[in-house]
Amino acid sequence: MNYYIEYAKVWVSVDVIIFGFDEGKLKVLIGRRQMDPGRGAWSLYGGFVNANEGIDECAARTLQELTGLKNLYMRQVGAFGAVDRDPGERVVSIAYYALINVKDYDESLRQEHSVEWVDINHLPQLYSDHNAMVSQAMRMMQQKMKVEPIGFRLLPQLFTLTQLQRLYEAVGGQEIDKRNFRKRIKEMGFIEKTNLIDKVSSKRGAALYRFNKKVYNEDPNFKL
Amino acid sequence: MNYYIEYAKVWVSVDVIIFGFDEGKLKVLIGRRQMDPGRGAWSLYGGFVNANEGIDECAARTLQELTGLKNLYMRQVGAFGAVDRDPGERVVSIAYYALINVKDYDESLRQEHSVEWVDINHLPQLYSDHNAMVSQAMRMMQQKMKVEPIGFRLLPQLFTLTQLQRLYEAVGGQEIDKRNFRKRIKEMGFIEKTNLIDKVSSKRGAALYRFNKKVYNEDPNFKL
DNA sequence: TCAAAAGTGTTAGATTTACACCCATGA
DNA sequence: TCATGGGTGTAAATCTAACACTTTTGA
Repeated sequence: MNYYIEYAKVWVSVDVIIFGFDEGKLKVLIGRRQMDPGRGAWSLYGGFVNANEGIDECAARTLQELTGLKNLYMRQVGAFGAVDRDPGERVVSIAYYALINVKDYDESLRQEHSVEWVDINHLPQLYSDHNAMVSQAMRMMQQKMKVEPIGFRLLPQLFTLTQLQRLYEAVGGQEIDKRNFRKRIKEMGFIEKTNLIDKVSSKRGAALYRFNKKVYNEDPNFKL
Repeated sequence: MNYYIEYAKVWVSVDVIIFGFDEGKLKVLIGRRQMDPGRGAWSLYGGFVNANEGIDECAARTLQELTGLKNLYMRQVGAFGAVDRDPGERVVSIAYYALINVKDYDESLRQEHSVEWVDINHLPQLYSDHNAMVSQAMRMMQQKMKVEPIGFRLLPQLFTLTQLQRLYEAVGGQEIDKRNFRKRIKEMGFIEKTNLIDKVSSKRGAALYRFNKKVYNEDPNFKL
């Protein structure tokens, strides 16, 4: 061992951008930083990489610590490593984004960590380079969503087509024609109509749909 | 200071995937690893991040060390951090890809570092997770090339349309119709015909073109 | 003279976009 | 009864993909 002894070591941390969809808006989970330096500043949730865990595991652990949820959709955004990015020490941080259904997030757990859902279009200034992380995560997620059906991770298992449309509008940042949207959904066989009706969002009631992963895997022809 | 003293530090390195285009093929610069562990294995070129440099600077430095060239097109691929990815020690590595014009690379410098251009479709097994880095870099570069005119970084300043087409074919992995290709090129105002003729690649001679960055910046309507 | 690469338009088909009205229901 | 969101099809415009022959010139 001692192969690389002549080189410097640095701290490596993970920061997670957790996306949620609520009230027709795309939101991010942020909180007040609980440690020095920067205590009290708005910040992403994060943690340091342990010597005995991979960075993906670290991100999954961090995510679970915060949300109590496992097997979330999670992707790496990239490494952020400007020398002076952290005001305290030299830290290279690796950003990940994750998608959760807001309703799956236990309220008491949320309060315990004192994090909040904030509209991505109205984020305050965040600690260190966290705003840049969010922007980059957002771009990556937008791209991904055009080419893979990951949007369902932000919705309950059952959802109406209007909910789904609002989600895609919020992520894409532009309105979508209702008829064209529904036409495309029909072409994709894996968004299945159930015979359940949602009576919450409208008087008339709207059909509830679900994402059928199995059908998708057999014929992954996604296109929005 | 001493804010994060309770957490573990790790080594952070950078590995560069250097793309070149030669003989109608997309190639990557690889060499035999010169240090333990893994001495002698095929490997990407890389280096450790110093305490006083950012990761992007480290990548640029590493790139310049190897090629003698500055201001290359370079993008981060992502962080690779499985616990056991390096057989010697815990090292988190950040991969970058770069594009160079093979002709700009000084031959003696190449030999000095004993690196070679190898067809991306015929790469040997590389050290650690370097094959995965190359695959991911390739995918990213392919995506980028659809949406930004970065291909020129792989060609000499003056090039023929056939060269350009071959490049896009090599990167995209499929043949392109010659007439459709040239039609699209004409629509993009920033690929300018010069009145120079290349007599090397054909008897008849082919017009040489150049990329006009200024025109592109004024009207970045790229689409291939 | 012939092999090899350069250069050039048109058309059918596929995809995308725009657009407006009726329906069911709870308040 | 009326305001609210649910649900449905068509036509024009745009974009994409397929396709073949003439030119030039060095060997």
